[in-house]
Amino acid sequence: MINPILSPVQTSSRDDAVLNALVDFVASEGLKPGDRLPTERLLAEYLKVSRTTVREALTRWQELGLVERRQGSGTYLRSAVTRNMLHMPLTLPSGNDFNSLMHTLEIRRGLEAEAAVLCAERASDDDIAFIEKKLVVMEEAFHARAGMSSEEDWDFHLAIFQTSGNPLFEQIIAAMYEMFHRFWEHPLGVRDFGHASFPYHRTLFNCIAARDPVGARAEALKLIATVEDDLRRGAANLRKQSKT
Amino acid sequence: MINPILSPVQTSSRDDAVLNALVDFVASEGLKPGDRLPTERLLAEYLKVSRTTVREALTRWQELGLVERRQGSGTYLRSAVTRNMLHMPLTLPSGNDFNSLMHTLEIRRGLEAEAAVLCAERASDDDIAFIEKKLVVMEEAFHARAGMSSEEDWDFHLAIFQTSGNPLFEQIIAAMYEMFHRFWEHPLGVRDFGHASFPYHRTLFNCIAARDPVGARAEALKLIATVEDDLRRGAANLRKQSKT
DNA sequence: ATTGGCACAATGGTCCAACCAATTAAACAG
DNA sequence: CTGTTTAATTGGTTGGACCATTGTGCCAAT
Repeated sequence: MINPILSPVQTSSRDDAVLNALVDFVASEGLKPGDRLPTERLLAEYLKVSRTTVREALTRWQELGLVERRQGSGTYLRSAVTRNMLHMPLTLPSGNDFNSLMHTLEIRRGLEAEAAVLCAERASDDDIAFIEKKLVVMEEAFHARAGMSSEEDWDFHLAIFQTSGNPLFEQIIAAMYEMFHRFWEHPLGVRDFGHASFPYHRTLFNCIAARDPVGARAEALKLIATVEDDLRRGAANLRKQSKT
Repeated sequence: MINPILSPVQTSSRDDAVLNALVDFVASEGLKPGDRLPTERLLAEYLKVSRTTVREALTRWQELGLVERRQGSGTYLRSAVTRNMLHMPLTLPSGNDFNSLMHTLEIRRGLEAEAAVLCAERASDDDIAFIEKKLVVMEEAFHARAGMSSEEDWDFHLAIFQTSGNPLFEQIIAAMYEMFHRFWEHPLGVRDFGHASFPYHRTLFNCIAARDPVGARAEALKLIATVEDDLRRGAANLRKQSKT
């Protein structure tokens, strides 16, 4: 490891320069997600680089999900961009098998417990009221549909992450959550998936409301444990089916 | 959400075809991380696409960290690649202020504890021997230089993450680690930064060697706590300096 | 025989100019 | 006003050329 002061990162490649310029442009124009970026040809002309270089830079942003390209239409911003962003490309080999899904839950186990602790430590009265509102919505949806609903469930957890005061929780867990649910909306024929986790949402909230970090961690762990259990049952179902 | 079995991935763009072919090639040749891939010109000729398309595909893999390109030398594999890899690129606004650094430690607190638990549960005798070797190297470096050394320290933790059996731990924590050390090689004049964490490396190892998940979690948490403490002292130093 | 420097080939990086394919919007016929 | 056709726009692809860096092997000086 080298002291960064002694080795100021040389900008080097042209791509980075293009992307930095693009960040500045987005900032100066106040562009938001959904807005259209200048065409590749315009950028090439304006930045005095070839269109190839512009395309290579945009390809990188596209791969990071920062930008979306539609042939014949244009290039559109998909998320906020800033200078000095830290990119963390997570790659899971064969993301749709049992082990990979369990891996995402192991990450969630560690992070959700920690987020619950911080939330319980830092929540203001307003925060708690907000979380409870999300909880009630989730519980109503549960009773209305006689089952867990991803949407409202996620909103509840989201409220906890945001109250933790650390934006990293939301982003990382959201990635895990998406990985998980990309293949498992009704995982492997387990109809009541998530059912078992229901009661722990309120017990978790109670601990947070009581500013009980230790209890909050315990309840969060129980909640994840039920999901892991559902996943195992799903895997067992799958094995049974494949035997038939 | 759609069941992937019902929506077989549409062949879509040429890039994906190139990357799929490349995965097969890597598999058939048995290439491992560090090995060199065919040159762009060869790939273009063999796959019957233009070199531009090959470059675009490789640019995407490079952005995901799967591959490294060295001008004048070649393109080298950096990690195992498989078909159906699941990519989840996160981009975080890179903060170098006190709060952002503390946020990375909060993530590490949750994940390192969890990784330690899984490591203690799953480590084979060979794994433990390997981890101990890394520990000894770190301890020797510590005594030789009279201080923590990032390199050997990281290797020790890395061995634990790898033994956990979940590749996500390494990837996520590595990102946190990089974010942290990008600005804090000798953080804010705290000369003995990391000193306090030293003894907990061995106590953590002892718990792992004894297959004691609960103890491993506790020691991992103590270790991170010392780093957090160092960070707070650094921030205090900074405030003192700015007053002068 | 070893070493140092030099020329040359190989490789990724950039550029250009054209054309293809999808989209969008304008022009047009009904 | 409506539906279709047409043209312009935009990202996607191609081929070829040249630049910048790296690695290698040759050769001369020591």
